[in-house]
Amino acid sequence: MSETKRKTRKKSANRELLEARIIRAAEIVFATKGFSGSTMDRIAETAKISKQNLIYYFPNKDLLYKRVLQEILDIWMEKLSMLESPTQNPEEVIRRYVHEKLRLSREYPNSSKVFAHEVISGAPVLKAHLISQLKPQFERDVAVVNQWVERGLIKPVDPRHLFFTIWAATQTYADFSVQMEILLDKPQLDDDDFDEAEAAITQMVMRAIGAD
Amino acid sequence: MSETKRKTRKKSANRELLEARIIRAAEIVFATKGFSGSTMDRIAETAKISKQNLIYYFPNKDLLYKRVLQEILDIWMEKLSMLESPTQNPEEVIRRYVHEKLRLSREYPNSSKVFAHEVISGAPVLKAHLISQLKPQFERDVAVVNQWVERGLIKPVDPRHLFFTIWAATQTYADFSVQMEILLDKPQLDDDDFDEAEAAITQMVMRAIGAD
DNA sequence: TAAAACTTTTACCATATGGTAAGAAAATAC
DNA sequence: GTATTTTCTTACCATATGGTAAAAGTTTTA
Repeated sequence: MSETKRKTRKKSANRELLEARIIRAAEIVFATKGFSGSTMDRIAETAKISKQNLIYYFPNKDLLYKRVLQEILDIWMEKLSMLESPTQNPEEVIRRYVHEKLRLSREYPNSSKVFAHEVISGAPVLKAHLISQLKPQFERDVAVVNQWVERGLIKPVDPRHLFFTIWAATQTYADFSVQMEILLDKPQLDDDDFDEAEAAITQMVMRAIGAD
Repeated sequence: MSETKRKTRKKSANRELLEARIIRAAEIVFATKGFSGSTMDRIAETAKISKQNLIYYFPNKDLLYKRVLQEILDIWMEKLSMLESPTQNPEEVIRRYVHEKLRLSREYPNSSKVFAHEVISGAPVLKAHLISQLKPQFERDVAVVNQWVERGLIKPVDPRHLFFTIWAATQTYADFSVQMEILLDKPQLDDDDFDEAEAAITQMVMRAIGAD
């Protein structure tokens, strides 16, 4: 009985492992080629399985793309709900927020790129999720920052544009890494670059909210 | 004689006009669909000519894409070489820089999106141009800001990351406009939004360089 | 060990799309 | 007014690609 369970678990674990590998592969391809430019063949090759086998796991490209986007959104929504501790010191909260956002760019650059392609293209698939998931959280976070301003904890700022700027400034280190590598004369952005970026962005934001 | 010239001029002017219309159409399609997702048929339709006629003007898709990118780069390089007046007041120069960059996002959102798609995809076509055109200017501009710091005209900042942040913060209003429209509950970003964005970004940057 | 379920491969196809070839039509030159 | 050049259309095609159908192979169940 326990043996049966173990076997069943093991098999489905294998499947999950392969699905995860496929999604990772798909993410890489979608990140560099966009949705239309990505072929099932190329994704399969990247995942080191046959195209037909890929289709066995994900019967069509749209579905695979949606799964990739959903995984991305899940990660981001989870890691970026940190403004929900409004009792904390604003400076610390924002510092951590920038830090976390930048860490996502560093650790999930492909996710960031897929997301960017999607939104730039008009978010045909993600629009609904942005409305139902991102928007409510955005509004809560805006409210939190507004309260900080009202309580005089930080200098007056427009929270909406503050968030837009932080998002843009952090994501750019994933999305536009190629441009930076060229301008900084480096084959790859390394940990030092990200640390410098964090210092620069944090400093800017801190000065903006009057916490320097 | 002058009539001949006029006719000749007029004809070639027509051609240039149509080519410009095609490029504009291509830009729209490339912006929303990326390179691979854009079809010659769709571009032709957008330009209101037949696909075969489009091919008469631009014999292949790669060529058309390169032309679009070149036009974009030309506009940007021209408008963004404003740090070359180092004698001017840093505050004013940077203020104008942010203003101009944001104006480009407002006036050429499609250009910005095509550029973004390209760079996110690894800049397969633009890489050479970035090295030969953007990099030298970037290094000059970095040097200028460094001089300001050395002369004590502004607070110490890392010019490279300052530029990355300004670029990201301004371009995001073109590239991620859909996301913002959702979050701000607006069908379209309008002039007020851009003015607010400019105020917010400028304020942040001004505070960052200690000019507030 | 035989059946059942799951996984992978082989064979194939319909459609979309970038592009060629060549002729018709229109504008321009002489 | 005819020749020539330029522009546009019609007909067509080769290839790439997402996907179907079904058989073969492998693992799990009982």
